[in-house]
Amino acid sequence: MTDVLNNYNSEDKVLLAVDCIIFGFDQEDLKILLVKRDFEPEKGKWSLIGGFLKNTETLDDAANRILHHLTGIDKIYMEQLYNFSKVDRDPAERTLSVAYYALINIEDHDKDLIEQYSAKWFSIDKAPSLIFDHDAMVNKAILRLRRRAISKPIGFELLPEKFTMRQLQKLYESILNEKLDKRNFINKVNGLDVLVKLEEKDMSSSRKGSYLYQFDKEKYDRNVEDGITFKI
Amino acid sequence: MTDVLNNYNSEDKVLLAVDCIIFGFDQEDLKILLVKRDFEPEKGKWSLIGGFLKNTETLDDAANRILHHLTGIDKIYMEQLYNFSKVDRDPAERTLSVAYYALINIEDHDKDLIEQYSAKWFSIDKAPSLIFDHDAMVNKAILRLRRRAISKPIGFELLPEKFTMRQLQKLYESILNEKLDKRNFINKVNGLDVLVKLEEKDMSSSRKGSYLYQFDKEKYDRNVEDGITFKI
DNA sequence: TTTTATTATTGTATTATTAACATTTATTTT
DNA sequence: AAAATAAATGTTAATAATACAATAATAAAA
Repeated sequence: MTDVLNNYNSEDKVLLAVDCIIFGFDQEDLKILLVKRDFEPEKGKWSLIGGFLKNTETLDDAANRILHHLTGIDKIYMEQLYNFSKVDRDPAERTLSVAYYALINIEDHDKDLIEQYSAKWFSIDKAPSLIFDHDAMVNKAILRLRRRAISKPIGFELLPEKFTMRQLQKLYESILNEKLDKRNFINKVNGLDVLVKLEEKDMSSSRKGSYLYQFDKEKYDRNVEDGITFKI
Repeated sequence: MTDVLNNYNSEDKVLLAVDCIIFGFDQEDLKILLVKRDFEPEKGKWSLIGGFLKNTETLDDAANRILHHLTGIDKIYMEQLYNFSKVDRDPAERTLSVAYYALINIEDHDKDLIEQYSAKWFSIDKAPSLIFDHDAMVNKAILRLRRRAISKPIGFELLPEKFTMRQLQKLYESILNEKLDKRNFINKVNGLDVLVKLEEKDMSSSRKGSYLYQFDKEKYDRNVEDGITFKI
């Protein structure tokens, strides 16, 4: 009984790392932002960006701090993912890691900062293998992103404010790792009733130009209240 | 930069609690197992069963240990749920909690043990309010269970090995908190092709008696390999 | 200025899935 | 023999998902 219901004295304390899988999208591929580790152990190897939880912070606070430090961006969409707790996962010292994943518009972040950190964007299928259990974290994050993106409008976090239907489709194709039918995709997205079609066109991709759209969060929130679900 | 990429010295360490939401089903209601806390703070109040992570354990190890201590059962279905990390969530000392939820056959556990712990089963809609942030943990666990139970065959963990269709339906009704149509439910379940219908009948609930079924894990695994998905 | 090349835009028919719905059967008790 | 009780069972209608191809707008090239 004393093992389970105990007073707090003499219990072990642990170091708690927060590691972040930062996703971006560059019109073609889903990418993650990795840093070259500049301290031991595993110095010089690629890893997720991370840091340690402070006693004055919640986990979300810590993740926000770490994300801000690397990207310069403030309100980044992020979600707590999973804990990784193998006893020897970090050879230097017993450390648990709380993985977070984050979605940013790849154009928004501070390029100088990521240079400072020797950070680099990698397409998820071309990323190098990472230290410790970070590969498992990335895999888990991809699966989570996949499940979320089809039922919550979080994909827009990865796009600029204005985007074309084709961009949106390419994004979902790269998240879901499958080709989608143009007409069915557009019909489905229009059916969701969360986009506003602008007058403006994007002329960069074709002679004809394609209309730009914007995500309308208020519309989405009203839909949620009315029990209308987002489902791609 | 030193805040994020650092060496390990001088980082804060924390106490890590593991708290378990243990679900059971008594033919009528979805229930959770709660313990009366016998130490300060909040002595005498109802809470989840919990314990502290040891340096020699993974989180899963700790959850298994805690679950075994209270129930006497060994291989309990469980899943890591979420971390709760408000700085003052435990007034005694900074403690993070990793919530796990677990599913057991309510008949299987050791009744003496739960008496020892002053533990008690409560229907989820009649449970007392709990210490700290444990209510939030329970709510999150219910939502997770709901999502999982419709896409993975975990509901069977809550039933005896042999069960009637009506029991299975009642279980899903209490998990999903909605009435389901008898015929549609049975058609759907039969369509999943993961149950074996036994010759035996359960005579306790009607004059006619109703056939008993068993979950066939091998069949389910083969279905998964063939890309056939479980979906209620 | 006409033609060509390129991408954007749009709708329908088919199939599959989900939802709604009521009667008959087996058995025990009266 | 009748009544009571819960179990077992199928069909139709509605909705959602999928498969599929032609036309429109425009700039560049001829």
